[in-house]
Amino acid sequence: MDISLQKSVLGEESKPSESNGDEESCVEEIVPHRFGDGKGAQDNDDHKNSNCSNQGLAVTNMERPSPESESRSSSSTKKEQLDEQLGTTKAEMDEVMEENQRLKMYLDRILQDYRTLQMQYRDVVQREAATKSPNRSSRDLTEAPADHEAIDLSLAMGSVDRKGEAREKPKINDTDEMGDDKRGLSLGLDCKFDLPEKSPIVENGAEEVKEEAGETWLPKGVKNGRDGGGEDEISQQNPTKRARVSVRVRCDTPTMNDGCQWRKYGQKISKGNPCPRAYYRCTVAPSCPVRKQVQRCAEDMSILITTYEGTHNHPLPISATAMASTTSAAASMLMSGSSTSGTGPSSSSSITTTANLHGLNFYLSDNSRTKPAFYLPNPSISPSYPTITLDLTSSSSSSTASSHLNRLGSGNTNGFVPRYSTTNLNFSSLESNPLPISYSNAVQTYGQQQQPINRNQNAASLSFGSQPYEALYQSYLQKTMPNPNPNQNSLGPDTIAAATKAITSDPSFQTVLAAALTSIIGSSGGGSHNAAEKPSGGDAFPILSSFPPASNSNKCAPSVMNKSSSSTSSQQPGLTLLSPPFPFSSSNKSKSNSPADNRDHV
DNA sequence: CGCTTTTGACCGGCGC
DNA sequence: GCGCCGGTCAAAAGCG
Repeated sequence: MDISLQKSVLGEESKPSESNGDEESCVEEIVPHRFGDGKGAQDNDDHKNSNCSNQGLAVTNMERPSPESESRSSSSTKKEQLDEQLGTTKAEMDEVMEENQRLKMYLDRILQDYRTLQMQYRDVVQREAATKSPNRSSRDLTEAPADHEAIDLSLAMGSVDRKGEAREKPKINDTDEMGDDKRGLSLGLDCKFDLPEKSPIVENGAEEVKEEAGETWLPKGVKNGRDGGGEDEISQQNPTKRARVSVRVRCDTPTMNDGCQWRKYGQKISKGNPCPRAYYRCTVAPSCPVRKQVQRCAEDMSILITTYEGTHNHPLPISATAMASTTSAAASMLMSGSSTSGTGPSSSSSITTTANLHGLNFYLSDNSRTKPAFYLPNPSISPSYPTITLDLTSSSSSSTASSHLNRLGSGNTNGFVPRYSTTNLNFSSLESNPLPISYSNAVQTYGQQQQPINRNQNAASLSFGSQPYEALYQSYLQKTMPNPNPNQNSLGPDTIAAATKAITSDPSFQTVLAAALTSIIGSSGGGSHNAAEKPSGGDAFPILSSFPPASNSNKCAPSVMNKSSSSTSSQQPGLTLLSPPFPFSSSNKSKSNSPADNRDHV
């Protein structure tokens, strides 16, 4: 989201303005694609916007008849034909130029909106920073966009240096320290946003940051059992509560390529699912605490369920940042949502939110208060953790999701009652509103009205779809004042308006939204490296199927992960967003294609 | 040879 | 207390 960095990424040659830089880059990409005949290389050499004239010259030269061979009788006729062809070609070129201009205009508009949003956002951040007291309460942290910005702009920037630093400090919710020290970290699943009322979950979220800033991550059992003494602080804090983010992807390949390097350390047949569950740990950094579990959905083997847990304590590969940010935001939202629910599955309300962003269905269903309506796409995965689900399956597979919901609505078939809330974020593309395949489509989708899709029969429905996300952002601006937001705890179970307010005022939701936006936008921007890694499941990500296949074609890569929203991206300017068909070569040389992933057997 | 995967064993939590 | 289950460990095997 950091435009200055994007600029640096874009600006191989100095542009008069950022805007121009972005535009040039994009237009440059557009034209070769449009002509699509290999002229791109030539066009790219030195004529950014002179492709049409190049084309014209080429045609003219090609069609020019040889002086010796032409007969006088036919020369006039041929000349006429040539003129005609020339005229036609010129007309075509005019059209192309027109279209390019139109695209440029669209881009301008997007850019303008983007900058406006960014400026407003920074205003809020600065205002918040100014009003931040030295002893910030957890409440403040909850609403502090600065922290969110840290997430958005500093995707998983390394915290390795802080290793061991936090471990010696008191572990109980030291939010001040987090606010100061952890900024810029944590694009994983930790939730450093504190909550209005410090719930155990939140405290654990804070604790998790400390844990991971500390030496090495220890599993709950190991931590409590084997590590023995000196860990009183941890044991006091309900250490088993750890946010998880589950991602459902329609994918025929063993694993989903999320850009990270994973090493398999175990595999188990779990109850209720004939497919074994594979356990992976992140190997980007030796001490990285992040784990993931991969398992096929029992009901639909084509659906791959990947559950992430923990926070990366190292810089992520570019291709992994989008996923990290998305999961992080989702986890934070989950944590936040859990806090507002108070005591979990005892009350009786639920909230379902849908928003259609760039054609993606952003589905938030906070069922934490609805006893039977937990969305547990993979029920065999332990419900001991608060879990959030990002459903990236397409609408074509929505029957699966629906079946889950229906099943959930009809009762828990597995006989367990989750102890923590489970939240579903559905990024599915809608049939009626597919992912933007072309730039123009994306523009058309931009700010488009959507239809709320409420797939949860038990849930009240809220739609953010009818608002452009500027409106959401405005609501966020309105509420990000220093004064506490009383709605978070006064959310009436029946009052949609109250729920709307609560959700729109939930900074974590905003974070999720931001992450989703950046991810979606970015993915549209042509992370072709990941997009192309998904040979199948194109129905789930129609946008991806328009990409040419790449070498590593045995991985699934959901669209939200295609492109990093990280400002550290050195290759994917944020404003290539909404330009899906643009060819985009990736220089990601990380071992995201590592044998570890390639040989995954779930 | 080094790294990764496999797989049985082990451990802790939880329910009965 | 016992057994089930999820999660992890670690030795052995596999692979490049």
